[in-house]
Amino acid sequence: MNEPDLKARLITAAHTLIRSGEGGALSLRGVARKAGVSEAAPYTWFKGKAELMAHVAALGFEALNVRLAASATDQDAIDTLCAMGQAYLDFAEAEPALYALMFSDNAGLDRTVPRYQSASGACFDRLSIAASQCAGVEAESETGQNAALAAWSLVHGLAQLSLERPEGAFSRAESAQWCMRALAEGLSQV
Amino acid sequence: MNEPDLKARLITAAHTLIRSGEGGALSLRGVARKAGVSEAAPYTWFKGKAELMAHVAALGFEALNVRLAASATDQDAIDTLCAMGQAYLDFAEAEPALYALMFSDNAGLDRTVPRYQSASGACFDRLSIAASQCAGVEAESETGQNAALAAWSLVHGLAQLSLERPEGAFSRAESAQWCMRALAEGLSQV
DNA sequence: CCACATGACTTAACACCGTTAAGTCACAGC
DNA sequence: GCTGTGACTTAACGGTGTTAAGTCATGTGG
Repeated sequence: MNEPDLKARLITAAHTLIRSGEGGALSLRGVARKAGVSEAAPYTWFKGKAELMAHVAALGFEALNVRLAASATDQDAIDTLCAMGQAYLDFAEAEPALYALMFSDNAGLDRTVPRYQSASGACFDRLSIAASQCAGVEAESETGQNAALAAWSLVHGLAQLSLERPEGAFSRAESAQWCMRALAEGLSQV
Repeated sequence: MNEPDLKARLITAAHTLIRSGEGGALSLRGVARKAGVSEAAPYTWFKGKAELMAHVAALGFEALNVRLAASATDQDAIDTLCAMGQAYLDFAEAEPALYALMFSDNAGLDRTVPRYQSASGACFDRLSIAASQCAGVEAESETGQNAALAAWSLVHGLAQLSLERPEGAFSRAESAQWCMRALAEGLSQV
């Protein structure tokens, strides 16, 4: 069973497993079973579970990046930032388990994997640009970095809270839009 | 070993274990060992691990509530909200493992435990009041709820990001203050 | 052409984990 | 005094991540 590249096959197996949801955290053994190899086979290609997870998380960031890119139209800067935030929240709602993995607490994810770093960095840069334009500064400036941090934090916090309270303690779409607009207006008046 | 109340002893054992950090997630068996009872003893007092964890998380929210209360001085509404956010971030930095448990993804925490609900609700209410005063509205109004959501999300996102990137990709204190001020100004001009 | 080394993968095991069933045992109530 | 209840222990089940040892094909040097 030395087909095309077990490493890639394991990553996609883990990806499809986590996207199919079904609750519980995915296990390395389960991924190996799904890929049709023995339990120890993944250790040929990954240092451990954390490294595989980082690759899956990178896949998630790459998908998120696509959504963010698609949401950026040539509107007003504030509208653009709001649309981007909405795309972010849509992604978190569409793939809750994958999103949770992408931002899972320090254990369980090897953040030193290059693919993870570049994929997550690309997403942050995209938000950074939109937030900086709201504040009317360069993305590289200190104000731009702070604006990016604020936008990222707000949208990440909204996603986290909406996932934790799934029954919708707040009506997600409108409230989230309201929050992002409030921040965007605040940024545009610094 | 039927000392004073094994239930309370298990909760405090788990609390001290998680506060002592040492990385890995705490195990029910470890808590039982720390409390000096057998591995199955906790099941006399809790439905399972998730219920114990909810009690520990409640302990965390109660501590957070104390910090938030201490930070609320009779300053300007914007300054008050910023001070509260800072207190929130200080807590997350002081007890990262406990904070991570309090907001751990849906698995592993039984959020229906009354003590958890009341403790976390008290914290949210406190932030809600401060945020509403920034926006100049009643806390019960829809705008007040949205303002509270925005403030909570921003500060929660900041905490999450600062825990994920411990080496400090951003200088926490000043950047966080900048972000909260931007939002507070935005809220005060809705 | 064949011995051999390498590396991918399997098998088996270790030490954990959460949870449950069965058993023990002190103590309250009749 | 007997009985029953409830707190706790012991032992087990199935699961996990990880590692050591073994197998086996493949490609390479002699």
